[in-house]
Amino acid sequence: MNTEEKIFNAARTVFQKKGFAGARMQEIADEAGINKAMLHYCFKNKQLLFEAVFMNAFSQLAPQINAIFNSNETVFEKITQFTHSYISFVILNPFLPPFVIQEMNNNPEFVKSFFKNKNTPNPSQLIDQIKKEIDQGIIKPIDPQQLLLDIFAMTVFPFAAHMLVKGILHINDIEFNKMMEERKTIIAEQIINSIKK
Amino acid sequence: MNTEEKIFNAARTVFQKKGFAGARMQEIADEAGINKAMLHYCFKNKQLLFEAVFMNAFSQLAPQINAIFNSNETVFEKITQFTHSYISFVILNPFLPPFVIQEMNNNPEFVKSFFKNKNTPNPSQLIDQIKKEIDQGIIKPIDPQQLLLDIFAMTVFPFAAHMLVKGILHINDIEFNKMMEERKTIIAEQIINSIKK
DNA sequence: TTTTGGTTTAACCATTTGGTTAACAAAGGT
DNA sequence: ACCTTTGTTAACCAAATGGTTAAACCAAAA
Repeated sequence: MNTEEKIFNAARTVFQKKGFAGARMQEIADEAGINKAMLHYCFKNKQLLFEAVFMNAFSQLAPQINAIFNSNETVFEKITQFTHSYISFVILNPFLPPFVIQEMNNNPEFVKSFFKNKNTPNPSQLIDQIKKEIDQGIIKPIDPQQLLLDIFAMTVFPFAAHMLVKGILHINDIEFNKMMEERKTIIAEQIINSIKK
Repeated sequence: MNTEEKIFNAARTVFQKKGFAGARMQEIADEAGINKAMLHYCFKNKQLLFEAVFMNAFSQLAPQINAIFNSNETVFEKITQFTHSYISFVILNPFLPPFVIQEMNNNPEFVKSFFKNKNTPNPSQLIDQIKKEIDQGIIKPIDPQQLLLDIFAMTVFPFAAHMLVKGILHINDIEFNKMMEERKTIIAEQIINSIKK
């Protein structure tokens, strides 16, 4: 692993744990086991290092999501695939959703340019498909955007609000992970059940 | 409005916008229109000022939630009441959910002591009620905790991930708020529909 | 072997930041 | 009037923080 990779991985760890404002360049350097000056040698400054990490985090999710959204499957099948593969992925990267959500809320300007320029999840094709299946009488008449929001909410929220959920439900990490494993199949059934005619 | 209130309101504004790490004491003082030394005179230090704001934010939500969770209504009625009144409240306080979730994720130790000592949302009674209604054949057999999580997710997520949602669905603030208004009634129907026998 | 180019580091710097101090003013009680 | 308490401020301070620099290091080219 070369120095740039070491820095990047360290930065990802620290940024995801502390957020942009809470992260310290020195801490990233220590985590990477290199001199702080190397951070600036490789990534110019904190903002650019952060953006590199953020873009990477987001770009891990986007293609995976779009691949499912834009496939040739039915809506029901897409819901099943999305929930299952998203949760599987996020169980392995639990810091990703809170990180992305937090930083998007904290940097509205950055977000705007981000969604204009970058490869982001795009559900427009899936929305059209939902409308079509509603017309065909497969799905109950609902607002496709609300359905999309429901799917994201059921899938992402437990990870985004990790600590809150554990606190309110009085469960520990092990129980939490068990719940998430079950959620892989439960959610899709639940959603499909509520919209199929 | 006395000085302490001025400081508190300013602190709430700044903390909710920037988070604990991103907030600056000077900025809070400016927002309050008073000298920075007054912050320390009234609230000792940043951590305590933050905790005052956080506790207050949380304590606005908790009683409202518990009142619904622990009433004598049916589960279906509670779901309807909760989603409606929570969304109504949060439309008026849109910074609350991201703030609470973010800071809980960033301060795990603080959260632990927090949930031990303070008046927090407690769904244990509602969970028992759900089990009972499952036994009575009113509700399909499901894990009550998962149902709870679903309700929170559908309700809280759009606000917690405000910016992300707007970005992915390509909607502006006005459309977002319209969606949330509709959600007040949609969600409960959706959830009830998926669990009623 | 020497040179050269990128790589890495210790030391340093300017600014920011949370927090303190000491003086001052206003109010209240005696 | 006089003292005490409370509220308020400008000036200050030490530590932390993002960023810079100049020198050292080192492998490969000449």
